[in-house]
Order: sequence, then structure tokens, then C-alpha cells
Amino acid sequence: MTEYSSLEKIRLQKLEELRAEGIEAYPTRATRTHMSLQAIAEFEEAEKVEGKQVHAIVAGRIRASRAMGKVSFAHIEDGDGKLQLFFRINELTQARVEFFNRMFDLGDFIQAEGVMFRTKTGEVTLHVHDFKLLAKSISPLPADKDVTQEDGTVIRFAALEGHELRARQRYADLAVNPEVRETFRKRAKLVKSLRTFLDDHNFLEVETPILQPLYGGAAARPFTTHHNELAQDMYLRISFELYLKRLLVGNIERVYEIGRDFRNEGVSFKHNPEFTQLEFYWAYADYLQVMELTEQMVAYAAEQVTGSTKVTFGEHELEFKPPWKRVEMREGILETSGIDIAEHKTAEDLFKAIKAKHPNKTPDPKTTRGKMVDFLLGEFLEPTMIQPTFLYNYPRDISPLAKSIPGDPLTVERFEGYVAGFELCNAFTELNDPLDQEQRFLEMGRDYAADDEENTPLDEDYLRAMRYGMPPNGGFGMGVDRLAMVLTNKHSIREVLLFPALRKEE
RNA sequence: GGGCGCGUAGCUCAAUGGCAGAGCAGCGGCCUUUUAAGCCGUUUGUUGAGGGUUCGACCCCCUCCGCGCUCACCA
Repeated sequence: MTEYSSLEKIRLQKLEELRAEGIEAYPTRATRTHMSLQAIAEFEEAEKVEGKQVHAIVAGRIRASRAMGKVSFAHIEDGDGKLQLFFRINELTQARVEFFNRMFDLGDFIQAEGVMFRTKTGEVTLHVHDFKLLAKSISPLPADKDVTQEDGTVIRFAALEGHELRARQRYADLAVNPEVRETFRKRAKLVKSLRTFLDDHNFLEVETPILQPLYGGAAARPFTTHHNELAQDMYLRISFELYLKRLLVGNIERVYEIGRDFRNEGVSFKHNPEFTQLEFYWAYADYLQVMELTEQMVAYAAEQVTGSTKVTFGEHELEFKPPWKRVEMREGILETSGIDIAEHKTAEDLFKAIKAKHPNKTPDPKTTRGKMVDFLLGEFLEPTMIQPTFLYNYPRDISPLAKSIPGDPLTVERFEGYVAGFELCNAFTELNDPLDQEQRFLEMGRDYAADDEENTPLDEDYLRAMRYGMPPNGGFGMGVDRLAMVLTNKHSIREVLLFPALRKEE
């Protein structure tokens, strides 16, 4: 049973009064001829011609109102912007102006018809000749008006604040904060620009299963569910990789998918349990070609979304114009930590070297060499990669799906793109040798067993596909939400997700 | 999961052991070009929940709930 606040009770009272007067508070249809900005633009054009009038019917949500006895002003907001309405008893009668003042509240949807004019203070305004209620708002939207502190010195803008409430009631957040609507328009532009770019480069967009009998392509815990009729457990995908690469076997040479991945892991400013991923696979290309395509694609997206390849992110000015900086993993770690990983070919050696150089910053001594390299990367190198940077040549044992560098058994042809100190994308020359792949899967299974973690299942069907023959190819994956964060200057993934994962209410 | 912090009116926030407040919103009144409208008057509280200490608790203690930051985890 809904508990109404005192303010809501007053509005419900008004609703009853309207119905008693035979006025429909939620009429079925609206008749709009002009968007707010369109009406203003047309008027400004017509002003140049003597005696020309602009007649308009507008519709929107009431965001402010000022009653002054025999005249009233209000601002409505529609999908375009804001427009001021002017009500006067001369055109409307005293009773109608009072009706407006008494029965209409902030947040109500209204339709107003009239003639455009310019007020004494110069604002282009609709002089209302007729109006009707389109939808009554029962719950007041969070206050959005400015507030004056004593002394008149401190002016605050009280809007809907607080991350939790804004995320939980995104509808109210959007209704009250236009810049939030803008963020999600930019996000839509981003996704569209990525599609356009890949389509223009002859990649085929596909949709592969979200509900999978086995999961793979990344090291993350999955969400598990159950299919009753088939009597088997199923998983929400943690990546698209193994399905998209099956398509390479099927002679589709360039393929991509944009969609949702699900990982049953921690939540943070850059992690949400479901997130949008872009992956593409490109036959006959290697990781260096993928690198070039990546910087072109992201630069294109930045330009489409923000109008420039120069993007402000917090205190940083990021330049996405190719070519991006390239840092070789061994050199980058040597430069930032003073440790040459090439000189320490076992986990034991590497651990000793780290301990000797940085006694206060050591990884778990029982972990693998690759994870220690990853530790050095996160601890020393990552924070230095603010401008878009490709970090390349990764340890083999943390890259089970990447191809080794010829002549270097410890290193694979893999790169990650970094921006503002965090990982944006991950790519490699894909492993296409089915026997090597099987070996890697088995090794990985051992590592997991050793860590006493959940075992990653071996995907026999994927190996079967590979045995038919897979062309050499380069593959790529990117967290679209993270790119959205960077391009909209938001520092939490929740700000670029309409409905981020939250704990259940009550 | 660990650490730190927050939770007070519809909204944004005060009140550090002694009568729970302000601005905005709301309600009533005045006002025919306002836009942070103005002026006069006025309503609104399970101080997240439960327990404890105390003559007295928003304040101190305990438990729980929710949220934020951070660490850990996270190819």
C-alpha cells in the first residue's frame, strides 16, 4: 500500500477536484505543432517581417511557475529545451488564470496554444490563448531551484544529489538534470559511431548467445542459471570471444558484436556486473594492425561524440589523434620499476628481484610469473599511462588465447589500450593452432585448480571448430562503458549506466 | 570480505548531552511583463530500525539495514 506524503495528498486532492469538474487529468492524445526551440527559432525569423505572427501549440513538463495575480508565467521543458509561457486574464479570463495557478503543479505536463511574442525583458515567450492538462504529477520531483544562503554570498543549486538516489530513481534524475540526459545522448552517439566505423570497414555485426551451456573467453566467475526443459545449468556469457572466433572458422572474415557481458565479480567505479562490450575479429590481421585500427576507431568515436579528438577528463586533456604512444611491456616496467622482467624467467626469480628492489611492494609469492608481471604493471606502469597508450607484449601465462611471439616462449602478441590510468581495451594476435590451444586450456585448468578457484570448463566444441582450420587473425575487446566514461568526463561507471546494479530496496 | 565515513521535513542541509531549525517546495493572502519574481502569513518530523547508558540522546555505546569512499578481488 502506497504511503502518500503531505505534498502528494494535496495533489491527489486536486486530481479529485479536476475529476469532479469533468476534466480528464490524463487525456489520451496531445496535439503539438512545435518543439520549444523550434517555436523560438520561427519567431526570431518572423520578427524581421512586419506584422508576421507565429502560432504554436507546445507541450512539455512545467519546471517553474510564477503567479502574479492577473498574469502568470511558467517555464515548460520538452525534449528540446525550455520555453516560457505567459498567461493573462485578457485572453483567458480571470477564472482560467486562477485555474492554472490553483490546479497546475511543478512537474505536470501541459499543452499550451498561443502566439509567440517577446516580453519586456526580451525573452521569447508563448502568449497563451488556450491550454490543457496532459498528465498530472502526483509526486513532486526533487527540488531543483536555486537557494540563497545568508549574506547573499553563497548561492547553491539544490538539485537531485546523492549517487544512490540518482541511480535508483534515474527517471527523476533525468527529469531534473538536463546534463544527465546529455550524457546518455552522448553514450548513444558513441555506440552508433563504433557501429558506423566497423560497418564502414566491412565488419559484419552479429549476435551470439548470451545464454550459454559453457562460458569462456575470459577469467571471471559467471552467473549461473538453469533451463528446466533441457534439465541443464546454463551461464550468462562472460565474453563473446569463443563464439565470434567460431565464425572465423565459418569463413566470415571480419565480424563484430556489441552487447552485454555478465561477470559475477566485485562492483567498483569501473566495474558493473553487466557491462557493454565490443569485440571484433579480423582475419589475416595481426595485433599491430589491430592497434592501428583501434586508434583510428577511438579517435573517430571521440570526434563524433565530443566534436574533437581532444577530450577533457578530470584534470587531464587527452589527445586521441593517432598515432598513440606505444610502450613495450618489458621496457615500460623497466623504466617505471627498475626491474627487467626478461632477466627473471621464473616466478621465483622475479619475486626475489621485486623484493630486493621494492621491499614494501611485493606480489603474492605463490602466484605465477605472469601475475607478478601484471602486478608490476598495475603498481608502477599503469598510473603513468594517462594519454592514450598501447602497452604491448604480455606474459604468455596470463594470455591463454593469444599467440606467442616467434622465438619468445614467455611472451605473446598482445596489447592493451590505456587511458587516464585504466584499461580500456585488450587485443591480440589470436591463437589459431588447435593443439596449442588445447594445451593452453589444460594449463589454465591447472592454474585454477592450484588457486583453488572455480574451474574454467574446457570447451570441446570450440576446439572442434578450430580443428577445421581458423585463419590467422587479430581480435579485440573493449569496455564500451569505460570509453563512455572517458568521453563524457564521468568518473564512475554508474554515471554512464542508466540503471546500474544496486542492492535491492528495503 | 576488511578499513573509514554518512543516514535529520518533499528537496538541499544546520543543530557535538539541555525546547529539532533554515532556505527552497507546499498552503492562504496581495500583486497585469516575471524569470532565484517580490511582500505578508502559515503547515510539515517514528532524527534509517531496534536496544542500551543517562535526570535528559540527532549527539555516547551495541546490533541490524542502506549508501558512499577505499583496500582486496577482478585477463
